[in-house]
Amino acid sequence: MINPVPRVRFAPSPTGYLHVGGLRTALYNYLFAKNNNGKFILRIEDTDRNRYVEGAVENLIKTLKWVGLNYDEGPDNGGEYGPYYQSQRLDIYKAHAKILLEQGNAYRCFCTPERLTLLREEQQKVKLQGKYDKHCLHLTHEEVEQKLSEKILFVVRLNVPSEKIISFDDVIREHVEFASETVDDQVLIKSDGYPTYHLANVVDDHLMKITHVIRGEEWLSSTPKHVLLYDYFGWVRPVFAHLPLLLNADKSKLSKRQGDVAVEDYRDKGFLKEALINFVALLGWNAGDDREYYKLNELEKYFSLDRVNKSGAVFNVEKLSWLNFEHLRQKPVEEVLVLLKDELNKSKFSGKTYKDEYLIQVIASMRERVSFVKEYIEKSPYFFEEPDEYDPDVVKKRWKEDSPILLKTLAGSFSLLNENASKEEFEQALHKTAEESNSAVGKLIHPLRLAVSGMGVGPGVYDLLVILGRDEVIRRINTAIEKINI
RNA sequence: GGCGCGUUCGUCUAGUGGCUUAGGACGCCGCCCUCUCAAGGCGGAGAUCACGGGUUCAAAUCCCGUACGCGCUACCA
Repeated sequence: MINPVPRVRFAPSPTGYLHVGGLRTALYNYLFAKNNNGKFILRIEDTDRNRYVEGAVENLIKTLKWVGLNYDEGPDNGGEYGPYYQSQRLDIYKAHAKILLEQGNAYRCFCTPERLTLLREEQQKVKLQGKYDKHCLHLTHEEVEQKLSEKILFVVRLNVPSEKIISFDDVIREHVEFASETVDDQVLIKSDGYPTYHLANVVDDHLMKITHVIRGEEWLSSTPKHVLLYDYFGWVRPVFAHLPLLLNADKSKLSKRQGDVAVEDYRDKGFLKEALINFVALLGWNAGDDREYYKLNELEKYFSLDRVNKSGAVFNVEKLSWLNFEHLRQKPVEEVLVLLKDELNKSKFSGKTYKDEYLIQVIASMRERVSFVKEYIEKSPYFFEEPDEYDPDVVKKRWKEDSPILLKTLAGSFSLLNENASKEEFEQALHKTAEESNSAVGKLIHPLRLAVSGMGVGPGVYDLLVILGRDEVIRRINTAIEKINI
């Protein structure tokens, strides 16, 4: 086999949502495939019946599609190495377990859960490593047949040799070694006939011609078991790459208890898929330069496994937010427009309609002031309804005794402008009013902003005027004069 | 407890023996710009490169030890 097409896989167990750590693993697999003209496969590791969650797979696929990590083969789009659900491959695992059984590289274990618990407790008491004692390995052929005919439940265990060094190479960790004494006789087939991850993953990876196993570091400790299986079957081992973990602020493995871990949570909070991808890509990888802003297609170009870090990375939402800001700023207006309309439909303004042309102006004026689409509404509600209150602090600071009369004059001079007066025309009118009333422009600008928006912050005041339009501006000025009392 | 992996500013990281008085980014602080807020520009605080030994003319970079952290230790993945 010379230069086979690289084939990698993302193999999540369907727990109900896509974990951000899973997203990172999926992304690195995807990027590796793209970068090497390889194939990216999605395989569902649903061999634990106790953990079955209704709709989990559908949700997982939906989320993966949302972020744009399209796979070449998978449960819903087929491929020549299916099925891609492990629960549909039970016969394959059984057949392979049988081979191991015949070789003597696996054996049936009839021990009861009670005995195993007892064993573990005893080992713990003497501070010994918790490990199966190979009790059932020494059963005679007759004893096994006897128990089989009695229909006693059994599992199939991996027969780990003694006094061997099990070693393998890892792209990220380099050479790793384990003494076989420290490796447990792992259960390969459970008593319900389902395989464990260890067997299923090795069999499938081989059958699906996976060339590179890129997965989280939590699997490093069980890799010797997998390596043993490859060797027992006489199969070529894939290249292993164990990714550093994503961490909570306290450096423990990223978990639900300490904040959001589901990609869906971040999506619902308004994070863009572009930002999420960019952020997660940088958690454990960089191109060796100072670049931090990437689009997915650029990551595809630059990503390489050998630039992946060894140590875990804390998931820092503040930096994610900054990237969200950056990506939102780069997004074409038409796309932001669609997102903004969605957001409006979810807001209290859902009953109202706004012209695209109007919303585009709003977007342009607020671009540099928002990190999230919903902030267009939160930070500048005055574009969607007239202010119903005026920020008291700003009133205190900017609304002077002469403000009503000045604004009245200003409204008068605005009324002489065109209905679609330009920024310059508004500016000229304001300056002229200031001059004629012998007042500084600031004495007009600040109360004007307050009157028109109810706030003290926002886009340039003339932008505000143009977007709202002459008539609306005049109306708001009059309302403010009535409502603001000092 | 055992085994494995890791350890550079608060966080993400650059660094692969001399270019390093350890660089960038987020966040924080200040100044400039300015009608406000942002954006932008400039600057600042912030890392005795976990610690201790070696190797070397020279170490964040190589080796050994220690400490600490994390992961695994299920008929879960």
